[in-house]
Amino acid sequence: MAKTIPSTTMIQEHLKSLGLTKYESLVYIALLQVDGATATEIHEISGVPRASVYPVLDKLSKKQLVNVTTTSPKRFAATPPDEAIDSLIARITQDSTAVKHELTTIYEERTSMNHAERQEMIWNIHGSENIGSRAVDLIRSAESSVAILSVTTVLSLPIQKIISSLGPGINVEIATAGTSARDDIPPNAQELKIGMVPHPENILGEKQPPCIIIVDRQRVMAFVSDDAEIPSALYSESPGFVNLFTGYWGFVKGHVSLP
Amino acid sequence: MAKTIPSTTMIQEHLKSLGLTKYESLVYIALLQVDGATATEIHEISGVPRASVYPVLDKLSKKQLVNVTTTSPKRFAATPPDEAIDSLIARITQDSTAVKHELTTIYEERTSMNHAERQEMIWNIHGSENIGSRAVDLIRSAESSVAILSVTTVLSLPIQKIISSLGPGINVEIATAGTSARDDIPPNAQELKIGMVPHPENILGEKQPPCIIIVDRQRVMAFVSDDAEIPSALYSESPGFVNLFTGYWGFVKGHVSLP
DNA sequence: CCCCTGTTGTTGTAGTTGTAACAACATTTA
DNA sequence: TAAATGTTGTTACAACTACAACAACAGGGG
Repeated sequence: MAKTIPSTTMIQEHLKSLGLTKYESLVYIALLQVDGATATEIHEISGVPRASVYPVLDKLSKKQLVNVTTTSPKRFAATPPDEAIDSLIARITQDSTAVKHELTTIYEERTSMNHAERQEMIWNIHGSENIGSRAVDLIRSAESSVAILSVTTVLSLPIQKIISSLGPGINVEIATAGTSARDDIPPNAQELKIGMVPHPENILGEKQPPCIIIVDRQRVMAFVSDDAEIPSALYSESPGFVNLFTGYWGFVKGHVSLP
Repeated sequence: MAKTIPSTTMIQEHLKSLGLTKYESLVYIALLQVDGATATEIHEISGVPRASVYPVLDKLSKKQLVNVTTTSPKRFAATPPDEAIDSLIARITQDSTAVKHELTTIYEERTSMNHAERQEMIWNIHGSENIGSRAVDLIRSAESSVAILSVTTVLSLPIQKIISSLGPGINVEIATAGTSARDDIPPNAQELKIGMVPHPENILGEKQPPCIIIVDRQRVMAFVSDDAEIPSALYSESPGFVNLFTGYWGFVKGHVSLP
């Protein structure tokens, strides 16, 4: 019965991540369409079994998503979506800041002591989303220098943004193919146009044009694009691993075509 | 085994509202304490069955809460709590703004047509949290006047704040007992000190000192403190209901003790 | 009386939780 | 070298919980 202009199932998915169950979503959506209804009316509109409507309305009422009358039979109305969702998010962010403090307590307690094991490891990151956010975090942590080898890969918008926001004391270099005009190089970065690409696929054994980020000559992130369908990247603070890429970077700089 | 400085179960509750299961919470908390561990080590620290550790780590990895090495055996490390939780919230708020648009589409579609039924209803609101947030919303919606009868009840901080932020064209009056100094009256509100309280408990049949909010002489919210342990309030746009309270308000103003 | 409201209890189902077993590999021991 | 031992990663499956769906029933008003 329910009209599905913006796909009801899609909305349910999103509301689930805000802590609502399928029925809670259906009932709330139904109430948005009718401006006050009794339990049976809600049942008819939403398709939710009538008996299940009552406990669901209870929970929605506690979450401040619906209002109730004292009349008999009771009538229910949805609170406006803006207000309702803000209320949900408020509770979530409230919990999140609380738990953030609790977790950082545990975390800080350890990081104050250990500081040696981790840096010899090579970590890998799956999924383009994760790779993107980790890259941004990595660049943000820069204290002296950022070197990016981005021959043909175009820098994503968040990365351009975080580079632009770096302090003037940080030296940013970006190596590109230099054959075509690029508009993804932030103004505070120095573009190194490499006339001839030194066939990085032979070095890494990869087909895809690689992208490497070296920060402070101490931390490296390299995209390896895992052959499989899911993209993948490596990250390490291991001196040996870092040296490999700083060396490669020096080699690349030797091929800069001066203007 | 796990150290519980800020109560592990409490953290689990909070992480659950961010979309993590019990196991996911336990594994993540365990990883925060050790700076890189193998699956079996994680099993030992967290208490989660070893076989269950692997799928859980998969999910955590997809949510960008842990990093993985390519070594054998695989090693896992937690991403710092700050970063991790921000990442979780980012996804939630992203979903929320999306769903907000979808829902307001449905909502606006109706509110443009119907505009009559709802205002005869008397709604009630349960729980002090809900009452507070609804009161703030109500006051924010004021276009010409706000009248608050708050004889002994002290205005909450959010309410003071929203009153202060009202435009100068809106007339704000607050009736108080006037016997003791009150520091909860915002500067843009006019305080009406009522020398003698006209025994509102007789009118409403309540023991508790009542608090009434009248906005634009069209919308009323009244606290009725439901006898039961859970506080309760009424809200209505019904003319009859509103008249009752505007009349009462006029009666109260007759008792203002002029300075 | 019948119809509707609101409540209770039962059953089915999906996802989480927990146990057990297995192949692959490395290390140790005889 | 061959057997014994231990670890890793995977799979299968039982137990449990929360949600979903339905049937039944007491009260209430026409």
